[in-house]
Amino acid sequence: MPELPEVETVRRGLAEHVVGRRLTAVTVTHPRAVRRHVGGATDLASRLAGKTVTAARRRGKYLWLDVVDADDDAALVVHLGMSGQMLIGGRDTTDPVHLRIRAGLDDGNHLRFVDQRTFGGWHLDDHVDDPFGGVAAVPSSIAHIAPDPFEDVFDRDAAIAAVRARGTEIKRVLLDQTIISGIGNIYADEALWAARLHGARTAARLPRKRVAELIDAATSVMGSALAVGGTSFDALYVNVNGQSGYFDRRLEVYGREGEPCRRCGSTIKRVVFMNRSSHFCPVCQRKR
DNA sequence: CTCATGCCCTGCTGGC
DNA sequence: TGCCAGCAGGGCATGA
Repeated sequence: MPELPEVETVRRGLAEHVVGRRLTAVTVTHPRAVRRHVGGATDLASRLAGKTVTAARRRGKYLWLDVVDADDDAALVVHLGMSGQMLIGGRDTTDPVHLRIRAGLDDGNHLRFVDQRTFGGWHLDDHVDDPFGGVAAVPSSIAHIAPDPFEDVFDRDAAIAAVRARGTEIKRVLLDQTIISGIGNIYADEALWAARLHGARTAARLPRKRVAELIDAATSVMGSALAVGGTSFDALYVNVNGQSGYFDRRLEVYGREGEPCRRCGSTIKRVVFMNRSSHFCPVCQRKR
């Protein structure tokens, strides 16, 4: 559920409420939330305690906080997975049912990682130079993730070429975070509709112009979603204050099976692809 | 190397 | 009423 616009909404909240703060005690309440941290829960908690957050950064769907102290400079990598939330709240507020990690802040608040489906998590990592040429260093574990369309280092021509180098279906390529990052199932369907492309078209056989239109459509739809705080279907995706976004009201195909296409009136179809749903207009988006 | 598939996980919904 | 299948799906391991 959280794709680039939702993750960026959370990042902005962290930039406002967490950057500049020092972390106090850290408690891990579910081991699965730290499964990607090599040293385990105890090591994560002890290394984080006392560190100051100096930046909140993002690439695609990955977030990270630069965390430093006198003798350690690390990245706290956060992935929201399907249902992860980063919530800021007072120390007196009660812990939600699906609390996985809680970090104290030196302003008296708590930063809570809440995640019903436990696909998300936190891990500490070293920085490496950005292999894609960005000014800021990136956590080594996400060095394989390609820049997203909102980054300065995003190279539109290179992205078009990378997409067209793939011999598989275009939707699969859109979801591949090593080609263009940030796009998930919802915005992939929305971008394909906007560009009038069927997701099963072979990427390598698409004209350069069509791929350019598709990438621009993905960028545009994610930008519009970001402007209204992202997409929410239920209470699972929220910003750091627990509030939902409003983009679900503007979705053209995702979740609209059986409803009319707003462009041509045909009935929106849903098919299963890659073990997830694909929504499309069978008239506007033809396979051939 | 590329490409395709299945699994991880919890809570809700709908059918019988 | 109760039970179970299906669904939500990002990322990664694994196999072809």
